[in-house]
Amino acid sequence: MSYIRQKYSCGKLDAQGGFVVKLRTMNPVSSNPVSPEPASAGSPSSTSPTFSPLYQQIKALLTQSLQAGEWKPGELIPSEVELAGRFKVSQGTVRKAIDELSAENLVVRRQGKGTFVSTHHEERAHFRFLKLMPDEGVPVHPDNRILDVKRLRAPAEVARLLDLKPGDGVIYIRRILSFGGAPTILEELWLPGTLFKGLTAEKLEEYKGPMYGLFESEFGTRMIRATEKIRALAADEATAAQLEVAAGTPLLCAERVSFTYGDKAVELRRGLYLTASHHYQNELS
Amino acid sequence: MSYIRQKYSCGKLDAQGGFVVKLRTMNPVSSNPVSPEPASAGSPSSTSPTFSPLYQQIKALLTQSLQAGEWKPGELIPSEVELAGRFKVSQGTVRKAIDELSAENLVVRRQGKGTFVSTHHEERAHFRFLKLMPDEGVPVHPDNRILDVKRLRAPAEVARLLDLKPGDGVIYIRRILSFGGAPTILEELWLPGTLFKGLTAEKLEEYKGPMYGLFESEFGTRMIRATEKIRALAADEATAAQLEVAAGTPLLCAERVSFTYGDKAVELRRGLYLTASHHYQNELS
DNA sequence: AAGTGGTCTAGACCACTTT
DNA sequence: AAGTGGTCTAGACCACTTC
Repeated sequence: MSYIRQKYSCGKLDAQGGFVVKLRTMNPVSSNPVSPEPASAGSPSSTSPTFSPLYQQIKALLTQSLQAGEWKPGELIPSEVELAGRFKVSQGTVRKAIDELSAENLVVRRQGKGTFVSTHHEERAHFRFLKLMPDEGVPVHPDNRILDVKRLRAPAEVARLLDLKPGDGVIYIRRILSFGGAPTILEELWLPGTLFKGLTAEKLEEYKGPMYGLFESEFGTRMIRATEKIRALAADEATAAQLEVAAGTPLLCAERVSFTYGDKAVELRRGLYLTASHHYQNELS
Repeated sequence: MSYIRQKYSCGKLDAQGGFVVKLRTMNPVSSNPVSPEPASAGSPSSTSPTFSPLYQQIKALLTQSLQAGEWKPGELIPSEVELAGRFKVSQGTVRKAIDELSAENLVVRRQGKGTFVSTHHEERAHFRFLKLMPDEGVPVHPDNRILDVKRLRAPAEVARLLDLKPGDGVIYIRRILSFGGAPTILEELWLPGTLFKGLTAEKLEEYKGPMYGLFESEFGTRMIRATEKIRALAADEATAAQLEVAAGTPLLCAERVSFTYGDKAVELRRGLYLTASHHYQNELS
């Protein structure tokens, strides 16, 4: 709970409720004029905790604040100078921490204005998780038709991927996404019931914009990362009818697990994509 | 050809064949005690060239050296201190330039040893462009069987994607990749003939390791980035026979365009993936 | 011991935005 | 004019690798 600053080169500000533990990866001391205690300040549970550079510790603290909702999506976070003062480190160290958060899309820097918490309510964010692009023309937002919203007990496979116990309550959603009137994506979602209590078909239908925006604003759960496994399979009768194609038509099947802060899985999504005039666009770099 | 250093805050080292142009994005001067000429030192062709921060200019110079083969894949590049001296800038500026090159996988830093040019002859690089993963077990290297190597005139579509003229010579390769004896990928490649002169079926067959390693070592062309468009389609008779499945089996179709330094397209690849026990793995972040 | 990249600091100035 | 992030510098020390 209480972080202690342990400088290693000169001993200013050692006591007096600092926020950051300054520790070296190895060699607790050796040429350290300060620090009476070797490496076991604060709360020494194990003698081999994972040390890390100062800026990583700052980054972890900032991430905790983001996770706790201290600064909400879209809001301005304190300036680098203020954070440097708060954590009693140099601005350069805060800067490096924020650089990494920015690289991970957790925050967005705007020169002259400040640093903002990322949000799914931004044009630029909309296509970060929607990789299906039209073969011709510019990307457009799909129309959304909800087919189903149910509460059910998590099947074993769903529970495993969402890190739940089999039988835990989940919310199941099924919907169709259309581009220019052409049904193109049939999607199923499974969400942990405890996090998304109160999610109804009405809310999903009346909400305009990306579903992740709704999750973020109404349920305080922000998706920040996802993994997808993609396969090809043949449309069964029911799917074919929904997508208005012949049974047996080859479809892309994308199974996505989305994560929020702390690498916690909070969504399982299975999309069936019709790739007649669209394709899944990916960058390898 | 001749870079000129133009400091903007204090006038040391202005003349004397420096390597770097220091320019500001706007406002050529205003509070600049030096620089008699406003903003037209060196070779003023257009009055609105693209200015950029110092570290971006350093990065561009380093990239040119990489592209020119001054440091070859796997080799050690000069230390940060030496580069700083060479370019007459601080180590921190060189560091920031190399940071970006490292983030783009053009170089790899190794603490205590130095910075090395990236190469496809590394275990870690092998799976950067091979996204097809087994559903169970650990990734393994596929076996490679060459079906075809031909010289032909670039069809219009191939020429367009490779930025060639229709009818230019290209090398066409067709091969099968197998995992544990099971044919899984049927792949076609088109390569610009001028770059890959002398590429034969024998060389492809006797070479062990990733094809991009061969391209890099034997032909001096290093792939650094690619884009893929993925679709689902049904196997035709010929493909089905090669992959030992029934005609009509749904397959993933990945069309890849690979780029080398300077965003120059140097490979078109079309892979048909059998996704019965493998999947295309992707990270969204 | 020497050399390399990695971290941290302090201070200067620039570019952009808002007051 | 004031405040923010962006760039650049100089110097210190740390961690890792090699000699």
